[in-house]
Amino acid sequence: MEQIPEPAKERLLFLMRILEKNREKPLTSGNLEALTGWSSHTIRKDISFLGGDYGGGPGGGAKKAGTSCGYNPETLMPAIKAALGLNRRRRFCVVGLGRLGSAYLNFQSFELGEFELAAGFDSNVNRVEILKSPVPLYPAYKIPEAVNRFAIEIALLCVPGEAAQASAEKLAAAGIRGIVNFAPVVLSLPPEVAVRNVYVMDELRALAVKISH
Amino acid sequence: MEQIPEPAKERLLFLMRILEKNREKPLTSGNLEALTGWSSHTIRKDISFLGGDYGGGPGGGAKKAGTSCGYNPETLMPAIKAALGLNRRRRFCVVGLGRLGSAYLNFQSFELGEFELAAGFDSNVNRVEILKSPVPLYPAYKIPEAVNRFAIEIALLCVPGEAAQASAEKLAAAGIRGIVNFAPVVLSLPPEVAVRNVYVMDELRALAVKISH
DNA sequence: CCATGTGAATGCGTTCACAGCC
DNA sequence: GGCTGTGAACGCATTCACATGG
Repeated sequence: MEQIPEPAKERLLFLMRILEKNREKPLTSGNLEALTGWSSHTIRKDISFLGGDYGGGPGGGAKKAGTSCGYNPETLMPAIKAALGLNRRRRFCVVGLGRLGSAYLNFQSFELGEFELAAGFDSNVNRVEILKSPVPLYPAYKIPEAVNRFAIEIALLCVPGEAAQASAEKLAAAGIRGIVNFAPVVLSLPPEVAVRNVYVMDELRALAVKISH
Repeated sequence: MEQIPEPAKERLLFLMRILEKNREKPLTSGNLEALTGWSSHTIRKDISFLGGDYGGGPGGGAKKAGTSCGYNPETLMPAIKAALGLNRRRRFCVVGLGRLGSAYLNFQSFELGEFELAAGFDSNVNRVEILKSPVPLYPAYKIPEAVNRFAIEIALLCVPGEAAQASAEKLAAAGIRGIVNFAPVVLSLPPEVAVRNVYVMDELRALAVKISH
């Protein structure tokens, strides 16, 4: 069940994004190849990892009758979620309410019910009081209490680089399970805290690598 | 020469980040294992891909004398850059000056001389006139002219999702070579334009996958 | 014909193990 | 002893090829 290759998981996350924008209309593996750049072989294999159940297609191996051609988003989407363990709704917060943090405070497309923005934090008490926000804001020293009370599992870490490690440790101590790190530093955290880094600098470099053949 | 595996390239980019923060002091592959979570085997192999030249370590295969133990950042850093084709300085711009875009307009850590922020664009002329910025700002219709005049190669695309595809096409037509896409949509562009997507939603999901075992 | 689905084969990236040098 | 460097072995992900069904 859980022997889905790691790269395949990443691709499935990307497919979810396409399926969201494209409900109703069935998508064939050929369509998806055009949209993603991955071969139709890869896509069919990835989908087959989530247990023969497939989306709702036409023929396939030896299954119940489908309606037409291609994958049915309405069927495939929940199948991916289930296989990846994305059933439960999870709460997250934004830490550091500078330009970047306040941008994500007001970010759309979080309104899908899958994740719930529960709070924002900043060490600058002024900011906390002044900023307009759709969710409650707290000074940073209330992180342990609030993370616990609201059962917040994930944090978007948007503080400046100098403060990132300290903030991350505070979050880890408060029992956070995962951090999306936007600060341009490498965090050292206990292994039970999952980290995903978003390094704009690295994205620029990766592009430079690509475009220099 | 250029048969460095794609995953290895990504790891080397990450190593650059560590080396930048840690000039002078040599780093052993063991140190790097602790910092990155990757095995020392993997790290040594990755570095060996950039042509036997190594950083400046102690022994090694059969090379010139080094100074002490571990990799010398001052030597290793340029070696990685050279192998990855990051020699040339490149100019980039920010498109879409909402909260997110203006955050990146004023982002630090771009000051390393490797990339140069050359301009910002927004379809809202008001914004262009009002915003304070370290670089010149232009209305969106000037993208073709400015991209050409300043020889801008890369764009950070920070416009809302609805506008992203149109803006990306405009950039592509203007001759941009690479786009970092922050909008939560999948872009369809000619293959000569490289794209890297930064989907915060996907990062949240990836973390949710990890923390649900 | 078109499509999906999946075992089997290929190929590639990681891991091992050892050689060389401090 | 420590470390790096690298060919060779391994294992896993991708690709192929074909079976199945509309």
